[in-house]
Order: sequence, then C-alpha cells, then structure tokens
Amino acid sequence: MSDERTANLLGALALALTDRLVGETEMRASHGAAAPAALVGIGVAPGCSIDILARTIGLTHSATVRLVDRLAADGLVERRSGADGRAVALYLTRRGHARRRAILKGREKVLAEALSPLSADEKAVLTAQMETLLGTFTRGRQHADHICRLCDEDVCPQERCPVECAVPKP
Amino acid sequence: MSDERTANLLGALALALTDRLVGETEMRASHGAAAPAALVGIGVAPGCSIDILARTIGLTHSATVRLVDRLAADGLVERRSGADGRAVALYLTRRGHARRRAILKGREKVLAEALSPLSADEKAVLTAQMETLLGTFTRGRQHADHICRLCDEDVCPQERCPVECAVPKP
DNA sequence: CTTGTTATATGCAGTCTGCATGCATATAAA
DNA sequence: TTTATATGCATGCAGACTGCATATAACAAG
Repeated sequence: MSDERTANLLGALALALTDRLVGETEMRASHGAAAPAALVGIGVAPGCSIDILARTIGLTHSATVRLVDRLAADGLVERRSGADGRAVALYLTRRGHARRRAILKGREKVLAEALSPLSADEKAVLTAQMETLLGTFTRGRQHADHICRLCDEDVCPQERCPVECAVPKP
Repeated sequence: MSDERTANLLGALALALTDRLVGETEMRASHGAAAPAALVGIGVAPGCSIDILARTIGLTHSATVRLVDRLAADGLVERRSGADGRAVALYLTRRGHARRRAILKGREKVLAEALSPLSADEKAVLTAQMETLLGTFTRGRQHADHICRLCDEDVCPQERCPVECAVPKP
C-alpha cells in the first residue's frame, strides 16, 4: 500500500522535526520539555493560573507547581496574586520575555530550515494540506491549546488558525 | 510572512502527531519513550549490540543497558552471546515480536487516521514533498537511523527511503 | 605479555514526574 | 450565619528514567 508508506513518512518527519524542536527549545529553558511550553503559554495568556497552565502544557497540577517554582527561581516567571484569593496569577519577567522570544526564534529557525528546499508554490500547497490535517486532528478546546503550546501567535493569527477554528465556539 | 505561518503550522503538526504517537507507542511498551524504539530497532537488526542500539534510539550506553534490563525482565528481549565475546547479541522473544508488531500497528493507525481527510492525489503530492523535506533534513548515517527508529520497514523499503538515500554510500 | 581499545555492566546522584494529602479560599445550601 | 462542597495551590513521598564516572572482561596490536 502506497498509503502506508505515506503514513510512515509522515511519522518519520514528525519525529525528526520534534526531536530537533525539543532539543532547540529545551536548550533555552532547562527543566524539561514542558518548560519552554510554560514560558510560551504564560506569554500568550499573562496572569493565567497554574491550573490553566497545567492543562495547556499537559502536566499534573503538582508537576506544574514544581515547574513554576524552578522557572521562578531562574527569574523567568513571577507569581502575583490574582482576583481570586486562592488562584495565582503568572507573569513573565523581563528575562522571561526575552527567553520566550529566543525559544520561538529557535523554533522558527529549525522549521524554516526544514522547509527551505520547497519553492513558494510548494509551500502554499503544503500549507493548505497541513491546515486540513490539523483541523480534523483537533479534538477540542483543551487539545487545541495543547497542540498550539509552542506556537508563535504573532505569525499565526488565532482567527486563521486551523486548530483554533476546529473547536466549536462557546 | 506567509512563510513563517507555514513553518508554524509544520511545528504544530509535528508536535501534535508526535504527542499522539509517543502516547500510542509508550502505552504498548512501558519504560519510557525509548522502549518502543528499542523493540522496533532490535526487530530490524536482530543480533545487534547494545552499543549500536544505543546510537539508534538516542540514549547513553548505560541508559540502554538499563532499558534492555527492563525489557528483558518483561520477557520481550533476550541477551545472547554474539560472535564477539564481549558484545551482547540482542533478540526479540516471541512476545517481543508481538509487541513490536502492536507498536507499529498502533503507530500506523494514528498516522492513517491523521491522513484520512486527504484524497489519494493529495496524499501523492504530500508524499513527494515529505520525501524532499526528509532528504535534506538528514545529517548522516547515525541521524538517519535515529529518524527511522520507529519506522515500519515493511511498508517503506530501504532503497526508496528518502532518509536512507540521503546518506552517502560507504 | 603489556598496553590500549571496545563493549558491557553497575554505583551513585540528579531531574522530573505523579499520587496522596494538607491547607486556604470561594461558593452554595441550610 | 453557619455548614458543606468545590476549587486552587503547595508539599511529602516515592518512583521512573537518565547520565557520569568507574569497574570488569574481551579483543587487538606491538
């Protein structure tokens, strides 16, 4: 089956890219693969709670507490008190913002390099196909946030995001 | 830049797919994300040494020794003595073979499902593009083995594998 | 036979994680 | 207002996986 070979290639490509992306992002924010996702996530939703963050980065609440501890110790994240007396409001420090930008930049570099052999027309075709795949792949609100946990929202506006558009409006 | 959005979508797709692939394969062989790769790798190269295996799955030698310990304890892998008196020859047991097939099956299922919204023609286009991307992405012999560590060689013959073809012949 | 290399194995320590639990705050019911 | 339940954060504890440094055995070269 040619279909199976296509599937196999997709798996290899996803794995190869993710390997390098994880390496690249983890290098800029130690403390595990979830750390870069946390920095990106807090940047997108400043003032969010640990609970919300935990869901988008895909860790337990307690694991997220520990991760925020480490990021705060590194001077990248700040805990402030939120409107709700029990919830914590998370913010990036100045250094945290810089680190977040570095993470997104590194990610973009790897991806742009991977795409470099394609012409503009080919990239357009690929984009359309990826939009289709991502749209049907998305399962719901939480899954969508998880998928986009390392996305650069500046270059992929929400209203055109295939993942975002796949989740039913409230 | 439209290019940046393409890159971002590729990153999201790779991440989303890898998330599910790791989940699917880890579920069928506990002991970490490297365990399924080890079972697949030993299946492809029966009798290989721990050292070789370590390089393809991307772990330290010592970590691989421990992993093989665990897989052997589960009755999935066997250590036999090889031609070289110090090297160990790794083989899958009957259960190991079954597990390997289940892993590849699960992986294929996820990928086929992800590709389902595309028509046959679209898949053909995507395949050609992925071949291009994988070919230029590959860095060398070792990297190639690492990229293909979860591949099903039955559906993606070596002589047509873009990753394999990208590494210079000896 | 000595020296250096290769391959496997193990002691140890470190990192990250989840589970169970405790505690404080908020919300709803009586 | 008091009481009960739910929500959110934090911590003790233990477990899993990893890497580094090191030990041991087998091979290779001189």
